[in-house]
Amino acid sequence: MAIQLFDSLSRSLQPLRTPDPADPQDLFTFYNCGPTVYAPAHIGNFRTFVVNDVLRRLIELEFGPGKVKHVRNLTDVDDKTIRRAREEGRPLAAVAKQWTDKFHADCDALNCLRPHLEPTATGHIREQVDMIDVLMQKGNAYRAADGSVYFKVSSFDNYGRLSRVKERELQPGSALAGKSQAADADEKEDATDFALWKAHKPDDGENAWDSPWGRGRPGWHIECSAMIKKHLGETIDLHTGGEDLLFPHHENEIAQSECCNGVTFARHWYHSKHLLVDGAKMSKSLGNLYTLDDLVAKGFSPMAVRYALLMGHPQKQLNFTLDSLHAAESALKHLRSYRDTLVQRAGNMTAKSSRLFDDVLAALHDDLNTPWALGELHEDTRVHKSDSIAPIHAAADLTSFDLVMFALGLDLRTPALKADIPPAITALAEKRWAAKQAKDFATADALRKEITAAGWSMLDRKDGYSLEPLKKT
RNA sequence: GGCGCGGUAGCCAAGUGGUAAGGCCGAGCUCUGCAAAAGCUCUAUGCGCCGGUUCAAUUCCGGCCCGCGCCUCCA
Repeated sequence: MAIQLFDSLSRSLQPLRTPDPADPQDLFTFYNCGPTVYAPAHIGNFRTFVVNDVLRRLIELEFGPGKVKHVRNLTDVDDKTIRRAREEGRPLAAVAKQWTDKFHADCDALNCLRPHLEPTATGHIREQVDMIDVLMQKGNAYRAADGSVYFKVSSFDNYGRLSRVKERELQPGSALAGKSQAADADEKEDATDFALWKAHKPDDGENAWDSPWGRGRPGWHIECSAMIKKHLGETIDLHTGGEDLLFPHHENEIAQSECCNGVTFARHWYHSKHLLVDGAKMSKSLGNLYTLDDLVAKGFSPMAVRYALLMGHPQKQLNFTLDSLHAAESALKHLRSYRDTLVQRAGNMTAKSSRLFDDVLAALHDDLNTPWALGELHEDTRVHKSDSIAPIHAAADLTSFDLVMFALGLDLRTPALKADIPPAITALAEKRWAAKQAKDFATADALRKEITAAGWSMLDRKDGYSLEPLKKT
């Protein structure tokens, strides 16, 4: 079953290229534009990364784990990272390290597989300079008076194909009309040209490298082109990112790479749509910008966040709300309960997949339709749930279930909530359990009220109890 | 102004030219000292509004209203 994926360039559903199984050198090359490491990523960023992670998992299942090479960059030098370092009086590398580590921790919590390679912009200055050099020699770039190098948009006939903008003219009423134009407007031959190399400015501090055009630093777009060429080749199978990267970032990458290499840059372009929170674009001023930590602090599990991010079709804006997080948490509980039942029934038995959940995979193959996949998942668990299922069938269903849960990246083995239980609460719970065993129900009920008032929920079972924190909203 | 997307039950959200998946919430039930958990059942004669095409439209076409995104460094 081929993976069909919307392609931003042709604006149509296209199958992904299948690498030759007989040729060990033929890998599916997959590049995902990564984060700028200057602050914690927010859940909007993570929508893109989680969607890309499902895609990565699906490709692995489809072509085999060894048949895909997944690269995601880290932008560790740009205006924002430099500004942050300057404000904090720290070296750029220290800022980048801090937020790279945080990004990795968040990705791990969200159960995203690590890319096979995470190259950095500062680690590829040489490659970027080399590429700019070729563009200069071919006449696609020019050096301005201040030592910056710009790409000459008019030298590339196909410019604008991806974002469908033939020429970026500043329209009356456009977002730019009122503002002063870019700071480097005077240096550029044309307003649409963009920087390949930025001449050193005092604000850049020590963050500058030597180049044939003087000291400076690379422009934003060139890093991806250079790292892709080095690590994945001149033509890659799949290039992805958030919808905002369509223009100018990816448009510019195409221009640079195709002018430099003379071949098609990417066979397939995939952009996931943005996340809205409570129906609006996230912004600090609206107070609806969440990081993973913000949501964990509210009592939600990272896995519920992942589930919530998969509740909408990646090609459609998703309205993220705290209510959907509650829904996600509950849905996960039911899936966990379903799996526990299968595990119990299966005992030590193992079996080949029953293919019970194949329609979940089918939904994912159809343009990564995650909401449809989740719908099928629940439908299948409901229809086939049975306490009296034969062990051999339970084992087969379990294999099938775990396969699709791998594809979705939903890890049910981690507890829903991990919170430290205060000793005082444990003490109350112990007392109540003792009272209950002694059939002193009046005392037991009073203690339950105390525990609830303290923000905890005590769940009785036949052989004991568990404590869960009440949700905060 | 340019390019694009969407309006489906209280909330989130799939989907189809032939009469509306799924999740959450809610209600009822089973179980249970209590409370939960878990399980079962139920919950849109309706898919923004108005026309058109059609035997048949939520699904196609046109118009309108509303919301949203991008437009030089925001995933």
